[in-house]
Amino acid sequence: MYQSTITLQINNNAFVKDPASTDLGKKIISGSIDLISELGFENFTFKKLSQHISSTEASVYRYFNGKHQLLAYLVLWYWSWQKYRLALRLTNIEDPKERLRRAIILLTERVSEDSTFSQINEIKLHLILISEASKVFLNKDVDKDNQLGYFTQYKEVVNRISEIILEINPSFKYPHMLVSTVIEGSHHQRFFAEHLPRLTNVIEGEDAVTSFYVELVFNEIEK
Amino acid sequence: MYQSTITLQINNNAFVKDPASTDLGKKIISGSIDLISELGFENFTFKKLSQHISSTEASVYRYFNGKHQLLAYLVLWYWSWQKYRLALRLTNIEDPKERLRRAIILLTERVSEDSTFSQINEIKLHLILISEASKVFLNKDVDKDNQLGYFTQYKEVVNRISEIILEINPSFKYPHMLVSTVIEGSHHQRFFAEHLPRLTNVIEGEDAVTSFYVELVFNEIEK
DNA sequence: TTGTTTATGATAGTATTACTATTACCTTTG
DNA sequence: CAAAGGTAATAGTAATACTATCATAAACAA
Repeated sequence: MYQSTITLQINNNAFVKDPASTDLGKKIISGSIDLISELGFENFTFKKLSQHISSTEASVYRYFNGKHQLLAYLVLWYWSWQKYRLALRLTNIEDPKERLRRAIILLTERVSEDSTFSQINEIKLHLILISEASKVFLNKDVDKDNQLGYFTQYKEVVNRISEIILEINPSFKYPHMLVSTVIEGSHHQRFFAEHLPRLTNVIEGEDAVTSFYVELVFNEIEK
Repeated sequence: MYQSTITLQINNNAFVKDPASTDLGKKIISGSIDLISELGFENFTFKKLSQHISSTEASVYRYFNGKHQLLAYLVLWYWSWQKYRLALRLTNIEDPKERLRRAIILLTERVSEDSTFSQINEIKLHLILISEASKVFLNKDVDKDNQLGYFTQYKEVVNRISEIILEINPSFKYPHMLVSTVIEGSHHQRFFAEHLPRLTNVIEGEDAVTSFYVELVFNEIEK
């Protein structure tokens, strides 16, 4: 089953036919997470995917218009899932500073197993976010895709955290900028730590990425 | 002519045959800057480029193994140019804080015409940097490309600015992380301002991107 | 001057990718 | 049991990303 208890609702423009509604659809999602994280988005094709899940190219095209739309779906799912996790982690936390600290940690930390949505491998999905997510918007169709709602979940996450920032410092001028800088930045830094360490600072026995961004955010808004 | 006064030396692994050495090579560079900024990297092909410059696909392949290598060359050229501009802007400035401020402005501001290298349209090249540069490293060949030296110029820029930061605050733990966050972040913010404004803060009559990052850097290292 | 290298162009061809269309089977549901 | 919907199998197209071969013209060297 795609999920055991909770369903995350994804914008219906991000698919042709809802992959959560059938067995084949679920196999397409889990299979694409495997293959994209293994091969990278450029080397990933619907032909390889259909072979991987013992189906056919034509069948995959019934769910998604192409691999770009599939990636957009995965990213949308990821942000919808993060929104859900964010709500969980902040329940009953009153102090806005503590709420903000927890939010930044959630956004920047490494993802570990989450068994709530059994068909999705969240660890692999997080790797896809790090290396591939920016390709969803960094192209000439971005305005069209934006109108289709591909980025709504991401914007909502940014918005919610911006609101916490404004609670702490109502006169801070750049809350959205700060939050999207932290999100995109932490993805890049994790990638750099793995492949281009001279562009980051890897510190033994410390999650430098998370500590750096927590510190950065508080220095910026509390100055 | 490719340049009127100064030549920027580019790593010879980033091409098959040096495009700066022939007329056709120079047309390939200026033509690809036009076409990539116009079409986006995904829709750019060597066939379209060869038609644009009235040459043939096969001839373009004599200079670059493929469009990925061409993009890597352009990005390398850009960072080599920024290194040169950085050196110019910091000459005779003694105060490390002022050096840092000028460096951050250089990295984050919009690029305007520079007539030094007449064959290169730096404004279009900067647009390519914003939307396409991360695609050079965000793929499965990154380790191979790193060994070929595709990122040396970028690393050097990051390194030079990190050194200024350490002059100001020798105990700061994350100089490289801060600098690469600022560079990648400012590119993203300019893209967001244009296409996804809810992810950033656009402020009337202010270059919000530059002011945000200058403030961010000083708050972080002087806290 | 002749010969030789080098650069480019012209042409052709291959494998892969990104799709589209058609048909037919096999379930589920009514 | 029949209709409807979902899926598989097959085939085909256009574009992409190359590679190879040959001709020609300019450059340069003997």
